[in-house]
Amino acid sequence: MTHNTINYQRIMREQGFRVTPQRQIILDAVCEGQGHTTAEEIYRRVQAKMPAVNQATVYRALDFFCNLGLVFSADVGIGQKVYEIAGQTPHHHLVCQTCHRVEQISHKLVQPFFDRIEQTNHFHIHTDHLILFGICQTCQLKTANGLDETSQAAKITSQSGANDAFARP
Amino acid sequence: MTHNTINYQRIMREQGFRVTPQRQIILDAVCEGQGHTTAEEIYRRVQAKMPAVNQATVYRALDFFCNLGLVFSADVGIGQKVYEIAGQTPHHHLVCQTCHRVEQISHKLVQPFFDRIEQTNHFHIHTDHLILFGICQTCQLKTANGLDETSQAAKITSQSGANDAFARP
DNA sequence: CTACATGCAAAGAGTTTGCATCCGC
DNA sequence: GCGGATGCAAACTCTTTGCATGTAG
Repeated sequence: MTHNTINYQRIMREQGFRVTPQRQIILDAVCEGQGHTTAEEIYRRVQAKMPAVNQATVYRALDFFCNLGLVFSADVGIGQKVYEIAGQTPHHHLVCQTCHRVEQISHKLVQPFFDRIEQTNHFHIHTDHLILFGICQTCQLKTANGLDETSQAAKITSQSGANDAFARP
Repeated sequence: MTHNTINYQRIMREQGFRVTPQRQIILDAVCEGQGHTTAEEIYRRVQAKMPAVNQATVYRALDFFCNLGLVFSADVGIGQKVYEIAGQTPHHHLVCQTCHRVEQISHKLVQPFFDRIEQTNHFHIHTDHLILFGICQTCQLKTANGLDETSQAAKITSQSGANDAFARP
């Protein structure tokens, strides 16, 4: 478990926060996700171990972990935030707009691209996670096998979209 | 107005859909946004011209335009979808996290990167714009001495795919 | 023992849906 | 006039919040 390689308990206690069973189970559940995990999925995993845990507690704990820097959160455009344990080697993601599956891509593939932008624009890109959207191989094949294009487009646009450049808090 | 350069009325009618005053005003409102516009903002613009228009109509029309390919939508991770008129040349942005200025980058710089990912992962990236977060040259120089490393993220977007990078606490 | 955490329920934001009515074509 | 489009309100999903109670340190 990734989070056990760092002393997260010490991090919490040092700042005057408490290490509760709920928080430990929730952090475990975040780690169990290979990549990004939705709050809902985390909640389900948590319930399996401790059914009494409330959803609000999960959300509060996730927010708490994000503030401590133990967890990253992101909005992948599926209508739910996703969470991932922090402190992994740089890696990036490909998100399929059709099936919403997430693939990882190596930082080696990304770095040269950023290097080039930094050279050209003198812009320092800060990248913990880069998320690219598209259609995965499996869904490309499915579509080629005669899925209705219109209804598929509808599905995609109704769940996710392009994006925004300006005014971020 | 971008949407008047294409015959959107014909596109609608040809497929058996109707051109209503509401739809025209809503499409106008999407175009009035320079870049990405939230549904809420679109709704506000629409109301200014035709106060009776319902929010549900706005959502339905936006979804309808997305299905026709006239508009792109995205979830940017700000809790709202954003919309942009389609049919613009691919454009990408670098957004400075410090001064919030936006630079454009050439698609030529981006395409080889996507090509490489498509080759390696067989993942078809569906991107009409890519948005990267970082620090611009000016701000790099300004903060050269006392660096305040708060939240940086890299973010990307696709034709109808959204995204958001993982946020640092 | 004293804040911080939790559980519960209710509220909130943003978006979608069911249904009767309306109106483009 | 027919069937798609709209308005209205209610539902729905995901997330947050207020408050009393519980418990880690």
